[in-house]
Amino acid sequence: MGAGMGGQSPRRRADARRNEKALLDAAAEVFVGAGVNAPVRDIATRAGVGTGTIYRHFPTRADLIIAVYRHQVEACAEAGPALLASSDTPYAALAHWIDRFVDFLVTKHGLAAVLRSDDAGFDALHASFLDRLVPVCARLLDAAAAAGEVRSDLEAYELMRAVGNLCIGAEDDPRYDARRLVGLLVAGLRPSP
Amino acid sequence: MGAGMGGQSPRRRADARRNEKALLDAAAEVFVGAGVNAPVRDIATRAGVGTGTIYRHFPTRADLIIAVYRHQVEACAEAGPALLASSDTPYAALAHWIDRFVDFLVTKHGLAAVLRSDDAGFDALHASFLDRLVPVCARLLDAAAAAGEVRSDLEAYELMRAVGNLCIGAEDDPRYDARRLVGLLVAGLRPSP
Amino acid sequence: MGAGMGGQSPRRRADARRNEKALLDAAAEVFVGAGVNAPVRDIATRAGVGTGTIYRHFPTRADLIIAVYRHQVEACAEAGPALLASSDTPYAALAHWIDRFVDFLVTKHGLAAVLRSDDAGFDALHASFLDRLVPVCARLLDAAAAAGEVRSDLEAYELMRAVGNLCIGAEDDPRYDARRLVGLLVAGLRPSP
Amino acid sequence: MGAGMGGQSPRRRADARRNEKALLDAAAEVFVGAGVNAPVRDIATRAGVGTGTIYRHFPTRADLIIAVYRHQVEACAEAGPALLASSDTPYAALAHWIDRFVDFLVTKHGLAAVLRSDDAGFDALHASFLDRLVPVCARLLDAAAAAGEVRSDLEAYELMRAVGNLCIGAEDDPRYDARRLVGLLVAGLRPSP
DNA sequence: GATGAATGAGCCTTCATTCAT
DNA sequence: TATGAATGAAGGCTCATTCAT
Repeated sequence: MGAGMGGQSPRRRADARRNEKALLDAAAEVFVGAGVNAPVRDIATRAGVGTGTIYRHFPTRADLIIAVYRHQVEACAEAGPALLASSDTPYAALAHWIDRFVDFLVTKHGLAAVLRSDDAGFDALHASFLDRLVPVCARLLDAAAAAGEVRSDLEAYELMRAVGNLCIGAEDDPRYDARRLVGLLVAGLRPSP
Repeated sequence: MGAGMGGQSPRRRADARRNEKALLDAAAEVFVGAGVNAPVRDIATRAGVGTGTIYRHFPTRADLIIAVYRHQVEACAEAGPALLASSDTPYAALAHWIDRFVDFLVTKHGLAAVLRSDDAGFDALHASFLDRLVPVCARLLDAAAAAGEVRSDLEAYELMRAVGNLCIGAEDDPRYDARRLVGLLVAGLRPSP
Repeated sequence: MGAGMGGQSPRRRADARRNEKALLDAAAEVFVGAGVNAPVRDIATRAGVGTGTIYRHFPTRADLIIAVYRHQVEACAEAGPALLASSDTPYAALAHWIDRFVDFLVTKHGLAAVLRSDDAGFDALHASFLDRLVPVCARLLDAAAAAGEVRSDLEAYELMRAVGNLCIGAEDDPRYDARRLVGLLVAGLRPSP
Repeated sequence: MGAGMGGQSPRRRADARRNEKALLDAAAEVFVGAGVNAPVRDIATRAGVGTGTIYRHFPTRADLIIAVYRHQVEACAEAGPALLASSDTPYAALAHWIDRFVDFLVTKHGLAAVLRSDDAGFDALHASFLDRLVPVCARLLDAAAAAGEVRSDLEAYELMRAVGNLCIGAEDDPRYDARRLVGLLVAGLRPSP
């Protein structure tokens, strides 16, 4: 006991980190099946931990959702500059990047919906996602606008919201192809002739 | 006869109808603020009636939602052929009609969301809304496609879903203009050059 | 209107009586199917009247139940002396009479149960039934006891309660024959050898 | 290991078990006063717990009822063979055992009634009670019949139902002595001379 | 008198969140 | 720290009973 106060920290950390990982995996799975508002207990059960443990690691549901998707958001953000560098035109980069964003959202049952919830508890979530991605999108949009490939009167924030919205409910309606509709929207960005 | 009031069998209806009206108004208001899944009690309270009264008039939530929006759905449906007749081109008619649909949805917090719920209890709702509007939209879309004004590979159902989705959350985000984004989507329907 | 205050009374009476008859018939039918605690509205619906009409005629449920079975209780009561006069022995009269009582109860879904409810609202019901039948039973029991055919230490009230209890639930359990069990009980009344 | 507490995995159970006991006691008391269909809240209140706690321990009402009476049912079942071994005659054993069963039922307001409910939700309850006791009774009955002490044409199930019925309402009617009436019924089992 | 609309208490059940162990 | 038991607010729904028409 007394021996621990100093050197145990890394050990605990290892323990806790493993637990946190299990939680994130479990949450991700449950989210896919039952949406990001799935009962806390379901997540705890699947992770094999108590509900209290979830609250310890993620005080609010927003914290959990943020954590679950952090890596993917990060990867998406990082893809922006890369695509800009490797694509033929800024517009192509924008289109590809949007497509990637759609990939991300479409498999996250309920994520798109909660992303646009006005529930106060989700402010942190909105911030986390949009703050990270909007600037990336803005840079792509600006580049395309600068190249005259798209109209220049649209904010990145608005575009991302729109893409997010178009992805809502896409996973459980075979007659609705979110990717395709987002494609139409992006096509609509072209300057009118 | 005995009462001497003649053939006024739908008498009590005066009362009930007034009450039903109050209920529909209250529900519409509550729906705007808290979505179409707002607690029955809240609606009852705002209408100044007991909860039982809601169940008497609208046995299921779907019944209530349908009733709340029936008139607007009907008006929207009827506007389709009219616009087709009065517009310069089928595309203009389509664009106008979509705009009208947006008008309808934008103030209905949560309506778009429930419209795409897969909950079995909402079947009647889907039928009532989509069955009525999709054919109207299809006719406009077909006309525009026949005139070569839009691509011909999109179903009306999918388009309406997309428009519906783009309207989600529009009312409480000043940085997001659903009408405008729908405009971009409709612009994207143009055949590629 | 003015013309009515006097001579209409008999007319109303005819009307009301017809209505009351419809109510009693409807209640009897519903009671058979759903027990004597069936929803008031079900009875009103089957009778083709409003719920208010039931309350006008029968302020409490006990009043309704009493009225529904009044004739049969009366007939049962009157059968007592008749059986005593026509049977070979007082015991035979008692056995027959009890059997008749069982006939009455067994087809009244839930009646036996409510007869022994301790709900304060059923006091009038208990009084109505037991006050009328217990003396009849007592006379038969006394006669049999006087003839030395049964033990003399049992009250009629207690016997009737027992018979009533044995009839509870008889109608919906094919493995339980209330009549037969009552027969065993009555056999048990015989003085021990 | 890490916590150094050794193999105390069933630790929290101390707490929960105490609580469960309180629940069972409370339920038993409430059942006596208001029947086994008493509101969940009443039971929770008397136990001094939240309603959720009841649902945690006993997901269905049948589970709760079964648990409340499990020990007594078991004890009653085990008394059968013992009485058969220790009594002078099988009939005496049967009579004693029935008496014991009456002891059990007489204070359980509503139990007898629910035991004979045909509600699907009570299947587990029926199984738990009747499946356990009917065979015990059958053995006693058979032994007595084999000894020529009682008639042999009655099923144990029917007898137990009858005894159960005779016990209904016994606790709150000073003029009705269930034990005595059951005695008469059992006396009626004797073969007719 | 009759009607049935309205009321609202009352019950069940779920689940986020806290907290003793 | 981790656990999961306990809590209790919420919300859905039913029905006895009242009362305006």
